[in-house]
Amino acid sequence: VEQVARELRRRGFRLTPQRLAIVRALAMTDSHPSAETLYEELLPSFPTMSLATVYKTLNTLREMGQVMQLEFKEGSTRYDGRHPDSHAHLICSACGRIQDVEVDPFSSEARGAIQALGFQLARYRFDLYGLCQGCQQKGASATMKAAR
Amino acid sequence: VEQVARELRRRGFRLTPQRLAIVRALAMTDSHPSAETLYEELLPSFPTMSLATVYKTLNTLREMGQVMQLEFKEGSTRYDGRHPDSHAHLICSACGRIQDVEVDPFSSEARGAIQALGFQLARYRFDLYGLCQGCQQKGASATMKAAR
DNA sequence: CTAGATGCAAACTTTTTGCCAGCCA
DNA sequence: TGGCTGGCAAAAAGTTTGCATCTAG
Repeated sequence: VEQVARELRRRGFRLTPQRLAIVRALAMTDSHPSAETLYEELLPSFPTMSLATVYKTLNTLREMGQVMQLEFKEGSTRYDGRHPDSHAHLICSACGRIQDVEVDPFSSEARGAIQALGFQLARYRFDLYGLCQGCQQKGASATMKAAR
Repeated sequence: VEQVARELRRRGFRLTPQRLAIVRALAMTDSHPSAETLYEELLPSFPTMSLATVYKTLNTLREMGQVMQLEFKEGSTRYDGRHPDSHAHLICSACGRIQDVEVDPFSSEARGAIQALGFQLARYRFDLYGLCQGCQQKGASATMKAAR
């Protein structure tokens, strides 16, 4: 949070209460919230907060490289304020949870293929869809119940 | 095209001229078109074609697993009718071109990490952003011109 | 024939923009 | 004080839906 605040100042942006609240909220969660979710979360403490402000702030932070933006078609765009660099995501198709994968995902074949095509890689987005451990168990018991 | 047509019939869908045209257009291009692009492409040959029909057909094909849908926030959703299975994409940030990468992108570490978390992988989306070979060259000459 | 598809327009969702008042530096 | 910001409402962009008409099978 400190670091983002400093960076905002350094770039000539004002450190308003709203911006600070959004930065804090992003830093406190692992849950990759959407703009709407953030807005609802902040509304109790900032009754005058508007969705437009959330969007504007998120866009500012993204341009600063402080958050990573993840677009989905199901539901809306989600934001990751803790890992602004490229990394892989595990996305549960049942509960919508997004977990981060910390290891380098690239196979050496893939790196080779990219290089062979002369492509200059800047960043990537790697989303893995499937079932998280919890939903597999829930699904299994649901199936069993249905079978009776 | 044949195969998709058969599959449509088998599932009890009608093989309308509009559907056929969309399937053909998708099969003929490597360029991952958007719904809008497809619509404009087909309009000359099907003056009555409507955007809604394109969307409906694309959704049908997606549900059949015959096209892969790629959502982006810049511009719109794009469709891949030639490689309906998961694979990596090289996306040029300058010209917007999307190339397919055919090799398996996963590192063994990544597979290990996913397994360790108990995640059951169904499909993935791997988008690599950067500059394609052509745009790197254009960029280089543009820079040189600017330097003079 | 007739269930299912098309085409039009209107609805919907998500995100962005214009504008003025207000506040931070 | 003076320009950046926040908040509101309205616009924009992309996609979906309702419904009357039409058509493939």
